[in-house]
Amino acid sequence: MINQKLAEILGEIADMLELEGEKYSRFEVLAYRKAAITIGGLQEDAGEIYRKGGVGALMELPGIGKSIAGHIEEYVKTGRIAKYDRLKKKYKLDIAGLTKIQGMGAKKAFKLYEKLGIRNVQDLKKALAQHRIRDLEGFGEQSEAQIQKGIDFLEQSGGRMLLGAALPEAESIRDKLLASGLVDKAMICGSTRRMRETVGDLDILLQSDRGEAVMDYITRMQEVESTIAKGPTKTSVRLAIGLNCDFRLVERSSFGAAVQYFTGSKDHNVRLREIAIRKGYKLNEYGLFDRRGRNAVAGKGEEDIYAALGMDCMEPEMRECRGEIELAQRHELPRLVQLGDVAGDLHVHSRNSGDSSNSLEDIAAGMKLLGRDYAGITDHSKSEYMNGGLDEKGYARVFAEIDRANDRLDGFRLLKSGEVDILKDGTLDISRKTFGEMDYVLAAVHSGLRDPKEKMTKRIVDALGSGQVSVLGHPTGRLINEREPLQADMDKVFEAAKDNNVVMEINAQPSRLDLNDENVLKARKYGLKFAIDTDAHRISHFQYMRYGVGMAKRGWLSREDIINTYDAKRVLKLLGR
DNA sequence: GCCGTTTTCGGCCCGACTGTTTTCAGTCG
Repeated sequence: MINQKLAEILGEIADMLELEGEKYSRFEVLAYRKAAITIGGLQEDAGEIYRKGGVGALMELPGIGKSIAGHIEEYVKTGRIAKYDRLKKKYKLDIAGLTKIQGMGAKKAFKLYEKLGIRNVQDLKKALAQHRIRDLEGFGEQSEAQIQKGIDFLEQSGGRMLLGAALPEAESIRDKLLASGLVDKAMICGSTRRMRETVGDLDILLQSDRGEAVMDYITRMQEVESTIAKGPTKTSVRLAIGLNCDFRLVERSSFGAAVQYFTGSKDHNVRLREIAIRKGYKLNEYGLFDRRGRNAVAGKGEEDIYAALGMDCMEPEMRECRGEIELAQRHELPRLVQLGDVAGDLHVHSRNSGDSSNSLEDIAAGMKLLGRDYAGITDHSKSEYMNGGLDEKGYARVFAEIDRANDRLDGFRLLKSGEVDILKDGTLDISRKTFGEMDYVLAAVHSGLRDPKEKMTKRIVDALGSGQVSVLGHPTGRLINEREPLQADMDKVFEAAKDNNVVMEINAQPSRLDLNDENVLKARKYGLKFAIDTDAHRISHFQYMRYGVGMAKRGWLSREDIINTYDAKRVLKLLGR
């Protein structure tokens, strides 16, 4: 996949063109940035698109014209782009690295380069230590401190936090604001509302008649570590948990427009504004206006905005500019699965393996509280000896316990299963006998995660072809911000799953979220079914279901695509038992 | 550099806040 690298290069070209000043129009810079976003967000490899359809196919992509398509062709053929090399020779600085620092754009970076010879973050850190920046024209003591903060932030957090950490924090802040009596409305927007797997910062919209008091209240909140900016309509703070949070105060009449605007994504909004212009409107965070900037056409609710632009309103999780606008224009939006549709959970650990301490009774009680009707008990198989994996006897003991528990339980059913290792040779880590005793098998790779792509692909495809696997657990094995996904040809995996009626898991653990949205979109094209599982090791983990549902929605899945929205009887029938 | 249901030329998304400036450029989302 060359997309990320290409996107980075195109972005860097944009940065360097910006330094060329008068010689290049700012719109050329914009064009390169747009192209970078398009390439970076592509599902298919840009090199593959070129090989299949040539420059013409590349030019079909939004924001890619003759010139940039030519650059891509050049890159695929030679691994270089002459224009990039030429610029890079002229501007010998790591502009991509420097502009990752908050508050540092291309121009500031270049100024530091020109005046102080700063080429990269290392140089910048040295210059900061020697206080050489504060004396530059256009900089001062405060900018020096701000740059230092930006570097610190980048180094400690990598910039983005897990949704599973960010969303609860956002909800707690929102609820405090509502409870303060100072605000009429408080709404979490941004990538948090879109349920992205990681969050760069929080966006919270507020409606209030007491703006000044609200902003004061915010900057004094316990969660707030420091204030970055404070104005009558916008306040930015640094939270103690290591995230920035933007608060916006919005008029009643434009609340809907603001919610739409700040939910994004950015690409989605750019598309919407273009459509608005074509229809003779102007769209901003205050509403939809006619050409002269008068007469709000819509703005109270975000549905009004979409309706006025001739389309249906899609759920936030879809707003990533991946074709949802076109679907909405044709009134063909799918009805996405909802948390309330979930009837059971097919991946739950009991105290019989792993670091779980939950008894079957506790699991059943916890699930019932959330309105679920069944849970698949999936304790580890024996090769997970570190996690107390079960052998033939162990599973027999657990299944007998499940039978006894089911006799006692009313209106809830425990299913017999196991999280069975896919061994290095592609076979499963259970005996024929144990397999016969299970209601279904959830199989997963836990070892040899670094197997080369070909070997890993064959290993998984062989396992799926064994006829024993019902669900493929956390298919890519990734841990967000910690561990790369295993190398496997996902197209081949999805094909094998289709051929063998294997269900794909969407593991809802916040650090996994595996499959991710892109893979879900891909798997969906193969017509596969999915199971959203919490992989719970604690009763509290049952709450993770919402993150899995978020990922499913980001992958455009509807209720019928998710088998654990079915009742237990139908699930078991579908899983082949 | 890209793009076309006003256009193959002449537009291109837009507003808030900061810091350092005394009227605004730079950055961000």
